[in-house]
Amino acid sequence: MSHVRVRFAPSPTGFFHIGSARTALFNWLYARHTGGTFILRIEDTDKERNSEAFLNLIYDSLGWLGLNWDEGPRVGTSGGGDFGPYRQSERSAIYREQVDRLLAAGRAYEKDGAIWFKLLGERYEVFDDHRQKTVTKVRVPPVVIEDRIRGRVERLEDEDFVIVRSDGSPVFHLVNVVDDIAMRVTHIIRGEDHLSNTSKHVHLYEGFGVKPPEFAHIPLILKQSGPGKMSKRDQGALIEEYQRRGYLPEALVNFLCLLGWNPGDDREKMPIAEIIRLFDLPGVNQSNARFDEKKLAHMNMAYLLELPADRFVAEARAGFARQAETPAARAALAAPVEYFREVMLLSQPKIRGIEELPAYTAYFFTEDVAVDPKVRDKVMGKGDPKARLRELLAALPEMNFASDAAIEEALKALATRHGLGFGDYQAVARLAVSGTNAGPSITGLFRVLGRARVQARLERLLAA
RNA sequence: GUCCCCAUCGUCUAGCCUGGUCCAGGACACCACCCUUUCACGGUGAGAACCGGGGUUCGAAUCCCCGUGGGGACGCCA
Repeated sequence: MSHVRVRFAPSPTGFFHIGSARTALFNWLYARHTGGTFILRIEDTDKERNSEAFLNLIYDSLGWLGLNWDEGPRVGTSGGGDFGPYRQSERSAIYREQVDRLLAAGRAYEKDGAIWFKLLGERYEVFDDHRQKTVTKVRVPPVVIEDRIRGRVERLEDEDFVIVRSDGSPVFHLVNVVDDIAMRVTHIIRGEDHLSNTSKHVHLYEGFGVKPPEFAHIPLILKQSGPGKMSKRDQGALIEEYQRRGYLPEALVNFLCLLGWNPGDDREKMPIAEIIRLFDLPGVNQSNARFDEKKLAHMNMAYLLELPADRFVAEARAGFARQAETPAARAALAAPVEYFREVMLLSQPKIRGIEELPAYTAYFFTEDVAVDPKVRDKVMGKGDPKARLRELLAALPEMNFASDAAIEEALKALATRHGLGFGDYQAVARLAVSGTNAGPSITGLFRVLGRARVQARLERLLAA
């Protein structure tokens, strides 16, 4: 097969959402799988709804997800190319030229100040119930689309349609086809919502005397609950939200791949190189998929667990920085970097997401430890916790804080000396140092907090 | 309303093309138990699906038809 050229063609008219990201991802994967070219084209012909902020969001989100483009607007290390400009707002002259060609060839005409594409065939009038008006139809054979995912699809396109608005601006169908021809796009991979537009596009290709590219219409992502496809307003729909919550882009990408595609076996968590190796159009499903935030969260946790220490600490710090206005985050960021690092690494195997970190680790960075009253009542109401505290305090000066193993040994020795178990000290010590009953191992807690903090907190609880 | 697409556990899906190896496998979620020094992770197990009806066939989750359900499109939006 000749060199594959695919494109992702978003319009900067709204937030960048999960559905767009997956369309971009499938195009990117196909390009990377085939050694082809991934083009980013900005479809900003809707002057009313365009915004520079949304445009930057597209660049940011693609960049964050790691979906670098080979051709397109130049941003960071992505972009460039010989078929630009890649923003449709800068290609007006090209569209005007192509419309003139259609006009000259008799395949377009002017009506009501707009320019219409002319279908070839006998015309007749019919009343359209849905639109409540009489429309002119044309007798044409149905368009046959050999879709790489759907198979053979037939659709009748029997009305002329507008390609240039009366204000002179070109319409989506026109610019889409003109640019795909000009940019030598070989495969159009897009959402199934475009399947019904494809008949218009095929007519346009024929109008230009060009063989249409391959089409591949991917299934849609449905909202988590309730009817309909996912939209920008739905819970969990926005890419920037995951970015802000500290999700790992590789986890989101892995999850997104599995929405409508699978490697053909049971594997789910896969390195991107493996996904690229296995991804192909025939492996894409035909049915729509419902978005599941919980499964995404699980995938994210699995990636978090395996993250190398340096990267985890960096992600954690970024997460705190995003909440820098809260006292807890400010205190953590002000702490010595080595201490911050130790706290984060202690928490890494325990948390489900970066966003949990500030609350999960708050007591490491303040002496004003919040105490969970229910936990306090439960722990303090069982056995003789104050006696245990006194015994801990007595043993503390001699305790070796060098390692978790040393601390564990010391605590076990203490318990044995008093004819008790590890657990008899664990609960009350944890309450004293953290104010709660959940968290990293008590030995890790002692080691990272250090003798002085532990002593102060044990004493405080004893005095309470 | 018209046209187009789709249909396996609650959800994502394997199996379907090339019918028997499927009283349907995995994952998320839920529940139970185990592990354990709390909380997680992990482990084991349970419950949970071939939308309905016709056909074809010795045999259908797999092929065909009709229903039904879901989704999409029907703009001088993209």
